[in-house]
Amino acid sequence: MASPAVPATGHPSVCQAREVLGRIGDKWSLYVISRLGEDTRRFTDLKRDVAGISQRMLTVTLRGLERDGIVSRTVYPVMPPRVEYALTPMGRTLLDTVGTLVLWAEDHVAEIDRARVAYDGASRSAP
Amino acid sequence: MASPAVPATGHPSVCQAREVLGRIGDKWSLYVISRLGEDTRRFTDLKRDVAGISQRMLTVTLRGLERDGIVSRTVYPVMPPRVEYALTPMGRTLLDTVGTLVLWAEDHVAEIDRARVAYDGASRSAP
DNA sequence: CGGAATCCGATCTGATACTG
DNA sequence: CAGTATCAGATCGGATTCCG
Repeated sequence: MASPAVPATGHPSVCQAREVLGRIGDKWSLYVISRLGEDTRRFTDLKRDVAGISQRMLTVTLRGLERDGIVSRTVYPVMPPRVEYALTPMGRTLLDTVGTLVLWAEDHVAEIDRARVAYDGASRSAP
Repeated sequence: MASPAVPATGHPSVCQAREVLGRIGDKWSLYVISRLGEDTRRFTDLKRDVAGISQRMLTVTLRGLERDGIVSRTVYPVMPPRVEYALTPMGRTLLDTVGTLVLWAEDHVAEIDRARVAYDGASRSAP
């Protein structure tokens, strides 16, 4: 399989803190968690709210978060399909921290931008 | 160039919150920031403290954090070389949140592990 | 609507070797 | 000690197509 929705780690039941950080630290996971908040959202809602995410990455991200027990997925067997996502109790314990991190990123875009320009400028003139 | 230490984004001065989240959400960045804490650390100290990081990834991670103004790098022109890393004032504003996230990951490894086993078991028996 | 499957170029990363 | 350079294998992620 080339791109499984939820890539097997190969060895069940031996995950490390590093793997967990890889999941929740992922930029899309951070956005999805922060956008879910306390509410229940549908796939298309999330796709609209998380600016720039592709359908594929939203699917992959949600599957990963679901597998890790951070997000719950509820399917209503109707046509057209209706699927609702929400944070699990464990996921809700992440909300404050993740929200803070996302806000920090948004608040520091300009400052980081200046730092990058300064760094790139210095390294171009240094040699 | 195949693997530049700090890959140019191509367009200076137009970074997005998503890029910033990509940097600070990176699992190695999270670890490095949390291990730096309030102290000044040397390259080898960090390599020892951040379990499992390769020399290359530590270099790449530190360069990225430096470029973004989150980490400062001080070189002492002696032999053997002595280089010290520390959080900048901006980086220090991240410390609490990042520390919380890393702790969360460490605290929830077991619970996430159980969730993965349950998820994988259910999807194997479902079809 | 909410996906799954596939293709495929871009990116990442570890291993290895070399250096001031 | 603290890197840089290079390469090959692994992974990521967008675009596209198809489906119930």
